[in-house]
Amino acid sequence: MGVTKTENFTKEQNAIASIAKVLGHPARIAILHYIIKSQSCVCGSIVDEIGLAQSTISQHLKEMKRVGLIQGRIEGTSVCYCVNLDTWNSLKKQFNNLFDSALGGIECC
Amino acid sequence: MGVTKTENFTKEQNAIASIAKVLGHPARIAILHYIIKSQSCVCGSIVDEIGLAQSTISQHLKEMKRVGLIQGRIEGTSVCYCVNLDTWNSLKKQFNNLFDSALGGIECC
DNA sequence: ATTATTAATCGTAATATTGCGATATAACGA
DNA sequence: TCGTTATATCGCAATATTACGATTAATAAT
Repeated sequence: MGVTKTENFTKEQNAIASIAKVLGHPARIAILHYIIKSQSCVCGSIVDEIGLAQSTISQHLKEMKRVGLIQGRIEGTSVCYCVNLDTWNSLKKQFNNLFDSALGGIECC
Repeated sequence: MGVTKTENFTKEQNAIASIAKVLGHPARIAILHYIIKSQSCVCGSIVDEIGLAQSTISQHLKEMKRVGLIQGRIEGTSVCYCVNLDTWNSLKKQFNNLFDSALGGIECC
């Protein structure tokens, strides 16, 4: 009834799904694009860049921090966000494992 | 409120997010794993493999068909599902673009 | 000290998702 | 034809997500 049955699936399946879920919102993709593009840490302008309320952006950032996609560091009154390269690389590996597992498969339909 | 503001984002951002969203549920990852593992098209046993009701599995399959991750073909009374390699490859490319865009970036936090 | 700036958190409303049972549909076999 | 099997769809309840405004917290500037 509306609750995902986590216990039915493997740890790996839950892990990749939980990261994919976080990537599954255009605002978060846009935030990532922006953070990556503006390589410096001047990231207080995300709210201006993306047309959403400050509290909404803050929530999205929190989610992405929670799964380790990004990290933040306080700098005076503002906070600098950037991609967490460790998570990022392991993520890339995980997704490619998934993608490559299908190749060589028969497309039978 | 509670409505994703699709119009704030680029077509590309919405596209990758919408696929990631579909991947963002462990049941769907498990279904994909199973379809890939059992390369043949004998895919009617997904319900047995994964501990969810038949109607629930059917919905998940529908979602994955909607975004083109898989395709199904009727075979007598049963339906054969398999990965859509075209979508699959373009997906791999899209994700790798995202992942690679961050590499070479400064981890400044 | 007071005020401004920045970001996080809280409370809440609107909407979406997940999952199930029941029912419908469709093809096969006896 | 009638029953069986396999899948899809409908309707609903429980829960999760998204977004916002208001408030709080913390630092910086005056």
